[in-house]
Amino acid sequence: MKIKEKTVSLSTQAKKKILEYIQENELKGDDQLPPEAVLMESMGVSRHTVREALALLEQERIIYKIQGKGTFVSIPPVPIEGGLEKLESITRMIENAGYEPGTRWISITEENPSQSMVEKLALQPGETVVTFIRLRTASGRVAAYCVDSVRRSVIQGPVPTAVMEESMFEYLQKHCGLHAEYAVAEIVPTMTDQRMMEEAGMQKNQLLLLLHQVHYDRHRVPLIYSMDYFNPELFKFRVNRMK
Amino acid sequence: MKIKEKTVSLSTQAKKKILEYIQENELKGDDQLPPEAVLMESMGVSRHTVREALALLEQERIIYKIQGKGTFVSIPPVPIEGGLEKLESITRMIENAGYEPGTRWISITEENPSQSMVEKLALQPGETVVTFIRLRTASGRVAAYCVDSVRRSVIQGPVPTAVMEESMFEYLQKHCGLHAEYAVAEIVPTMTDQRMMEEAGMQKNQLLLLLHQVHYDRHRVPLIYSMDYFNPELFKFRVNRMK
DNA sequence: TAGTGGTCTAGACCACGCA
DNA sequence: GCGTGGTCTAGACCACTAA
Repeated sequence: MKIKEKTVSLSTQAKKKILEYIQENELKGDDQLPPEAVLMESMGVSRHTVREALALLEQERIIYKIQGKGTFVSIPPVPIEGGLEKLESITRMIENAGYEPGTRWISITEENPSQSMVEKLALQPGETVVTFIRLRTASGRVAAYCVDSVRRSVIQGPVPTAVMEESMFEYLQKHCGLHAEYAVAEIVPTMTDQRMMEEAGMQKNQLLLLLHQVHYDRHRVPLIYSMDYFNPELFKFRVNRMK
Repeated sequence: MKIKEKTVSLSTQAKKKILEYIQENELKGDDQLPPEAVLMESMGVSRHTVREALALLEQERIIYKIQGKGTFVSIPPVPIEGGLEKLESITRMIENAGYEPGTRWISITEENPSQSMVEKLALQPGETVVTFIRLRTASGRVAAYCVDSVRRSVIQGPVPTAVMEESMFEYLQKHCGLHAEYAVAEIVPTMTDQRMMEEAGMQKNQLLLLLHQVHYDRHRVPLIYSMDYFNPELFKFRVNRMK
């Protein structure tokens, strides 16, 4: 029996060698790497391959290049983390903020979709959605009012009356085999509305940050349509912005 | 007198042509593009150049490729692009939203920094900052109230009484040699305050989205401390969130 | 097996930063 | 003017998909 050889591309090997070079020579931030011509020769590959390796490292922000000057090592291995651009469940967001996540269920209902849902979830005519409404808490305080909708057909059997999982992602993964891979979020400043006050007992005229999102799986199929209203007193929403 | 020719790379031109091809043939999601060999011939460039053009389009998530099958158009033709995670000047944001950018200067002053500025900009004791306050407009409508501060020492000579450039980035680049490479933004829902109403004539009790940012150069040196209050009626703030 | 994208080579010229 | 990275060509072989 033959074990499948995992062929690693030359450029990936070259990348590894360059990383080793940085380690061995203890290069720090802004230290210069050898020019491409030297790397070509020392690794015995073409310039194209060297440039591919460098491109990979540049993407990972381990190095940067300046035309006419050279290639340099970036300052420490990327300190930035945990901005909004990283997709995480609200449960994780609450935990990361240092609180104990909790959930108060408001309702689970089958509904006719809004026009926006039909478009964003690419629903067929007549298709309905199941909407989950929850109040998420952080160590007992109101953290977010969450309205999540999925197409009816992803849920086998009758509409559930209760869901155990804290995280919507977890529930959909375990029971429906759905994996959210990325999301497009629109950020809207807003205030508590009538419904939130009545159903969730939230304060009147409180500023909220609405994350209006559609979640997709790896094949770009839209899975979840969600409107999460966050309490800005508890959350700091950060975004790391790159050129 | 000679006007500077702006040379556009072949791959960028090829990218443009491929986009036009998609438009003209009304390609929708998952429709297949011609193979690379055909694109090479029809555009009269090498395969490398075609592949560079396709790589650009793939980065922007306009197309995707499957080895052995072909190149395809992504499902929403241009969904992701220009999210908040991409650092752009407000001028560019206004242009991208389809408006004509404008500026009304409110003030340029030298001030003592707030505690937050001292921390974020790593100021020395006694160091002052120069604060630029502007009202940015989009085709005449109020788009954003912008408060930008930089350390006094980056500005040579006296504090300017006026600045020509639309973009703060441009000004700092041209006159101070500073290049903002990335920023960390905190997003806060807020409302118009007294100062904005008095100085800029903004409406009372209007919801605003505050982008509280620190901009850094490539060496992670903090350059600009800014508080930009955006009119959410004009801007859609999107963030693309990845796992 | 044919057709597609993925990787790689060898060589050329251009654009930029700096002394 | 030299050394650096940026762009481009021509050609080759490999890996994967589907008929």
